[in-house]
Amino acid sequence: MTYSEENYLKAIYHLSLSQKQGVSTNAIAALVESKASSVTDMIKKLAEKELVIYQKYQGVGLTDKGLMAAKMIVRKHRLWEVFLVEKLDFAWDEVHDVAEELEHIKSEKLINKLDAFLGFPTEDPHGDPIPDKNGNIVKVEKQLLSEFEIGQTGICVGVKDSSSSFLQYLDKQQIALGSKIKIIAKESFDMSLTIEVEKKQIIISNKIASNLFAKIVL
Amino acid sequence: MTYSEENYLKAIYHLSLSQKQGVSTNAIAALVESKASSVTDMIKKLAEKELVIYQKYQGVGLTDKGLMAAKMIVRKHRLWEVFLVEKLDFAWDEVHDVAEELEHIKSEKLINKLDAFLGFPTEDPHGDPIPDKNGNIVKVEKQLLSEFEIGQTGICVGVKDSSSSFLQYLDKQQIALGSKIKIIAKESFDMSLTIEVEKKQIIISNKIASNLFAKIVL
DNA sequence: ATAATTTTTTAGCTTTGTCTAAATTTTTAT
DNA sequence: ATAAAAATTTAGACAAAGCTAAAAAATTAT
Repeated sequence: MTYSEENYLKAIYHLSLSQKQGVSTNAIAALVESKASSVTDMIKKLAEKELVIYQKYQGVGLTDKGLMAAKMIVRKHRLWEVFLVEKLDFAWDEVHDVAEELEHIKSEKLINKLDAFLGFPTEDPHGDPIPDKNGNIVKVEKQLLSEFEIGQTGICVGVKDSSSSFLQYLDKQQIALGSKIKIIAKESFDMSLTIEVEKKQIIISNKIASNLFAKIVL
Repeated sequence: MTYSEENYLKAIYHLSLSQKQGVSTNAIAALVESKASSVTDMIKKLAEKELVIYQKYQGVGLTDKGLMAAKMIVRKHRLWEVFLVEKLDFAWDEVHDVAEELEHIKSEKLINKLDAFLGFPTEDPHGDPIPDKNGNIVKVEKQLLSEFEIGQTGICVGVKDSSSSFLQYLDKQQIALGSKIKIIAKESFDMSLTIEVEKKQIIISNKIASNLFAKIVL
C-alpha cells in the first residue's frame, strides 16, 4: 500500500467512527487536505483493492480488510506517539506530525517489538486507544467533562481535540491525563465550569470542557 | 527533499568515499537500482538545487551542502540501526531495510533526541561511524583482517560487507564487534587464515578476511 | 588514428497522485 | 414538485520519477 492510500484509509476510518452512514467525499477531502475529485479517484483505487466499498454518490465504507489495515496504521501512529513521549521526552503537543510520518514505516516486526519495548500500552499520550496486533481495542468508559454534574469528580483520561494550542492550554492549567477534576459550579449562561484541579479552582469555558474526556470517580 | 532525492544523494556520498573522481552515472544506477537515464534526470535536479556539481559526461560530486545533507541521512540511518539493535533487540543482519525507511523521517528534533536516548553512539551495529549533528565523523584506525600479519592480534571493529549472509556467518562463528582475533597462520595458496576466536581455532577464507575490519592490539 | 565498444544523454512514453473546470446527481428549499 | 444549491463525478492536464530506444560522447583496442 502506498503512503497516500494509507492516509486515505486512515481518514475514512476516523470519519466512519463518528458516522453510521457512508463517509462523504468532501469529508475525506477535508481530512487529507485534497480536492473532492482526487478523493473520488483514490476511492476507486481502494475499492478495486477491496479495502473499501464504494457506490457512486453514496459515500464509502471500509471492508473488513480495509478496517484492519486502517487499525494497523492507527496502531503504528499511536505506538510511535507513546515512544516519542515516554522515551524521547517529546511534549504531547509535539508528537502528531512526526508520528504521521512514522506510521508509514512498513515492518510488522518493528511495530510488534516497539509495542513490547513500550510495555504494550493501551492508550496514546492523548488518551486514545491503541489497537493490539489483532486489531482489538480496549474501550474505556469515559465522557466529556461538559456532561459532568456539579459535585462529581473525574479523572482526566483523554482529549477530543489534540491541537497544539489546546494541549498547551491544558499544560498551562496543569491538567494532564490522570488529573483529578472536581466540578464545583456550572454557569448556565455560557456553560462554563468552575473546577478544582491540583487543589486550585479555575474556570474553564464550555469549549474546553467539551474537548476533555474524563471518567467518573467517587 | 524527496525520498528519492535523498536516496540518490546517499548513493553519491557512498560512492564518492571510495573514489576521488566524479561518481559515474552507471555506478549510481547500480546502487539505487534504476537505469542510467533515470540517474541523469535526477542528477540534473540535484544540480539545480546545488546539492551536486554536474558536468555532462564527467560524473558528479557533492557540494558542501550536498555533503552535509548526505551525512545527515547516513546519520539517521545509523542511529536508527543502533536503536533497532540496542533497544528493540533486532539482530545486526535485520536492521538495514527498516533503517532504509526510517532514515527518511524528517525531524531534526527526533533524530537529536534519539541520539541522546542512545547515548550519542559513534558507531552503528556494523562498526560504521555515525556523523554527529554537525556532520563530524570519528575515524577509527582499522584495517582489513586480510592485511594482518601472522602472530598479530586484533579486535574486530567493523564489517565491509553488511549482507545478511555474511553477518549470519559471523554469528555462527561467534565473531562479533569486539571479538579478539589472533592470526595463527596464513595459507599462501589461497590466502585463507587460521585464526583464534573465543579460544577456538577456525579457518576463514580470504573473502571473509577481506570483509572484516579489526584494529591491532598487543 | 580510427574503429569498436562502452557510457551517458536525449527524446518520448508511462504511472501515480494531484488539480481545475465542466457535467451530473443528490439534497434542500420554496 | 420543481428550482436552486450543494455534493460528487468525469474529463483532461500536470509534475515527479521512472522506463525504453535512439543518439551522442568518451573510452578502448587494434
